Amino acid sequence: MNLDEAAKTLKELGHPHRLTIFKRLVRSGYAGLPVGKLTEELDMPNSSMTHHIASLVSAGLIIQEREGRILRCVPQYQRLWDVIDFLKEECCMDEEG
Amino acid sequence: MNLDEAAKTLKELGHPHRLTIFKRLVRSGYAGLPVGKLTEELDMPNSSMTHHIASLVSAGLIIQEREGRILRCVPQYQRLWDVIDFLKEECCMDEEG
DNA sequence: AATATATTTCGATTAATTTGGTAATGTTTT
DNA sequence: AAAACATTACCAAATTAATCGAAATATATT
Repeated sequence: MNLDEAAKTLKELGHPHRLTIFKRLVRSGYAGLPVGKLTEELDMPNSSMTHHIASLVSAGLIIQEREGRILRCVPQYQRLWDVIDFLKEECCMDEEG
Repeated sequence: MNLDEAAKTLKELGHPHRLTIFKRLVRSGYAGLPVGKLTEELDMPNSSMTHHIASLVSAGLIIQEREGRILRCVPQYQRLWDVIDFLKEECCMDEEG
């Protein structure tokens, strides 16, 4: 993961509504949750929800899978682990070198 | 760390210039680096640098320590570990429960 | 094909952020 | 106290993001 990708990913996480959505999905596990379920649980207008979901998708943090009339949002854990690794890598490398 | 604090912290990291600054400091180790050194190394106008540094300070990601005429920026690793823990906690808790 | 349900797109408004020049402030050294 | 250095505050312009109602689209069921 390069710096711009990491910044983009962190930026999308850095909004209370989107972080709430993402955390809910992280908790949900590998199956994720339907948009409708998120809208209902998190009590958010659906057009706002859609925008935030689109942002999370654009950052690679979630994907969406259609299942009949339902669209399930599935968290992309690997993307999260990658951005965390990006933040930690090179830590203190300049110290006493 | 609560959700709003985490969102704030992630938001400030979610900008290419600020992430560059923070990563440079993370690499530098516990002593950090003077603002002047950052400005020079990262080739950024000092008023822009100041804004970004202030943002990182406001998120608790760095602190500044005066040393004569130099102000050193010191990364707050604990804040970083805390936000990482926040992102990981509750992972998959809803699965098969 | 009509209906019901689920989700997105459009569009407009409001609000916040980024940027960097210039001026001001604070600190150390002489 | 003056000079040199380091950093911040103030300001304005340009860009970008957040919000959500209303209209449109997609899918499933009958």
